[in-house]
Amino acid sequence: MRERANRTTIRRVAREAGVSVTTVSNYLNGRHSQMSAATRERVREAIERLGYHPNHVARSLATRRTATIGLIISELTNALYPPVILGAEAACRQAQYSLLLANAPDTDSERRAVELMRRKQVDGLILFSVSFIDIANDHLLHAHEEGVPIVVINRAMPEGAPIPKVMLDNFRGAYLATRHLVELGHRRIAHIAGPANRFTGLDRRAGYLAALAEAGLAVDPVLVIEGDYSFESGYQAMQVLLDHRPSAVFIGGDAMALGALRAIRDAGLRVPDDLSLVAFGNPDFVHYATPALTTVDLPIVEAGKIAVELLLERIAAPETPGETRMLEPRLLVRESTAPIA
Amino acid sequence: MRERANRTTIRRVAREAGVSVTTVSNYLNGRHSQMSAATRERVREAIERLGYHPNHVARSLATRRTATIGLIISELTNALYPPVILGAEAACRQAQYSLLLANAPDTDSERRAVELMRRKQVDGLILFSVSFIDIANDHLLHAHEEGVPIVVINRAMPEGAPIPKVMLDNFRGAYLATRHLVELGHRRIAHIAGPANRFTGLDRRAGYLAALAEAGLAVDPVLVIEGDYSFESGYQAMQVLLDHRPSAVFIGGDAMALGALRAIRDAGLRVPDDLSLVAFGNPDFVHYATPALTTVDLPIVEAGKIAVELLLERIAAPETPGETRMLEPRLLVRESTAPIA
DNA sequence: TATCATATCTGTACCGGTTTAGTGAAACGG
DNA sequence: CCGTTTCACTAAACCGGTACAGATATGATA
Repeated sequence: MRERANRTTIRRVAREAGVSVTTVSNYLNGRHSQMSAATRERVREAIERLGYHPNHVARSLATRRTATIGLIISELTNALYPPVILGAEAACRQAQYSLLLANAPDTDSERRAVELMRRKQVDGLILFSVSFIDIANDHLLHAHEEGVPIVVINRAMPEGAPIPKVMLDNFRGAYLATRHLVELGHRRIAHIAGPANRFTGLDRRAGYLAALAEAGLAVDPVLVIEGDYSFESGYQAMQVLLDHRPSAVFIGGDAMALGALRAIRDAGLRVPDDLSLVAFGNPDFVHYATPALTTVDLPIVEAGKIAVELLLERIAAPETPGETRMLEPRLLVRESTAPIA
Repeated sequence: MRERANRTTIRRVAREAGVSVTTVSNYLNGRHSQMSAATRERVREAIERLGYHPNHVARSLATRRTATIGLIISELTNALYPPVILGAEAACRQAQYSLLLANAPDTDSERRAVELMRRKQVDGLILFSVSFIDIANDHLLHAHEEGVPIVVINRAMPEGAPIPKVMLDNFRGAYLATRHLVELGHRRIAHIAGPANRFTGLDRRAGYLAALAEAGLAVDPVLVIEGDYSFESGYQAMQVLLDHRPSAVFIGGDAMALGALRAIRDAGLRVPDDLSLVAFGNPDFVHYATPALTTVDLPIVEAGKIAVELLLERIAAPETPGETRMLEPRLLVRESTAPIA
């Protein structure tokens, strides 16, 4: 392979065009106003002739801006994350920013990821977190203290924390799901809940309870079973529930919903004829089930996009206080829910 | 908010420790050998006292290495990409590299992404591509010419192109799937194929044909229908196929497989009692179907990991010729295949 | 005692951009 | 006609690291 060609720098371009480096720099940064048309043209030609492309690293060192934001995801294996990346990437690209991605399955690696990205001088950080209620936040508050713009998605933070949050309204989603079942005439509505150490689990459970209360329905404790978001836990929970004869079930997670569906089918029952089902989470995941599951669709692409927008605001105006943006879920009515027989 | 503290630089640390910047730099880069224990300790203390962290941007400018690689994905919406990111991210992190991610749905945005990443001085590029047989490669060959280390995953390139490839053995996977059906005693084995403008579609079809030929089975043209990888096309293809009474179907894509499953069920038939089914692609996607589908599992996480490893080799030794690494798929036998009745 | 090698440490020119302060000439105003 | 703006452009100091070419002290050798 050939020796890598001697890099063409801004000074080379300046010499080629017979102007100063400042002039070339001005040209590159669109400060065309203070330049004669003739000079502009000479610089343009020189750049073209040399095939010059400015070095972003050098620029970043001088400007202290990298036009890069860091996205740290605490569970890259969770099905929720791809849409977040999609939304964040699109918003970044539109704003001429790049996306530095890191996976951080535990608190320790999250700390390291934050540290590394700070050294890499990212202009801001987005954290998309697993929903543990007792997640550690000290390193984020510390980085924020030192002036690093941060936005979190789906993360429990202490009341009044100065860091902007993008949250998905789990309570509201669960409420909508349960109300839908109530409106179909169901009265024995069960719930397979997420774990109690996740705010997603707690909020969805609370939404379920609120909808029942609003409808004047008493809560039968045997109709609420806690799972761990896995297919298997949904399967097992549904097996138990079937003994208590609910006519509908609201399931607080998509994998659990597919597990529940399987348990129902293994018991020789049919959806929605014998039992109505509403799932929660990634709508694609349960779309191609048979029957297609009615589900609560969380606007996750949107969450990624909005997180980037909030972050860019922060980068432009660091003093902006920490707001919380709550995103509304939608109920997608498909084939797994029907009026009570 | 407070004024951002004046940055602590390597010169500050040097002054604090009473040594030269070179010495601090040596300390930071592990050249401890040429340093007395006492000096080492003084530098350590100074760094700690000032809370100093080196600026990677400045380092990158000086060394011409960013310890960052670019991952450009041509269809972030495809279900195959998350595992690739997962594998690539893990391999990067282990090698102390960072991952810059870009989505590039079309050739134009791919060109721009390559260009941007080159300006950002990434040490190398990985492209995970959609499988079109006529995809444009000129910009990659051009970048390679200029010394940018590149590795592609799942991309059609001209014979003898100097760019290393990581490929998934679609032919072999399809062969395994079809042979599995043959071994179960099936003789009328249908195929729902991917599009003819995708090498994944062509290779899987070829693998299917090879397995039939090996078993001495004639190919009935009506048993091969081309889909477009969508759920709907799988549904429609299966409706047509049902008229021709196959006893088994190998389906060259996971969404199409779920569509086919749906069509079978809508026709009042059962899997695997009336019809055996083998899918192809993301194993999770069809795992939670009822019944769980037998499928060909492509080692996609592995592909991301190996791509990074190949790339790092290239970065270390740029003259290494362009090899092709073919990854073996696995057949996961689940519930959708049974011996012929 | 002079000479040389070794170990430890330093001064400073880079890397390739941006930006501030300033220059000279032309245009302008009274 | 002369002082002041304005215009178009430039020189050089940064940004914060790395790394090369020495400098100095110490001990070994002749």
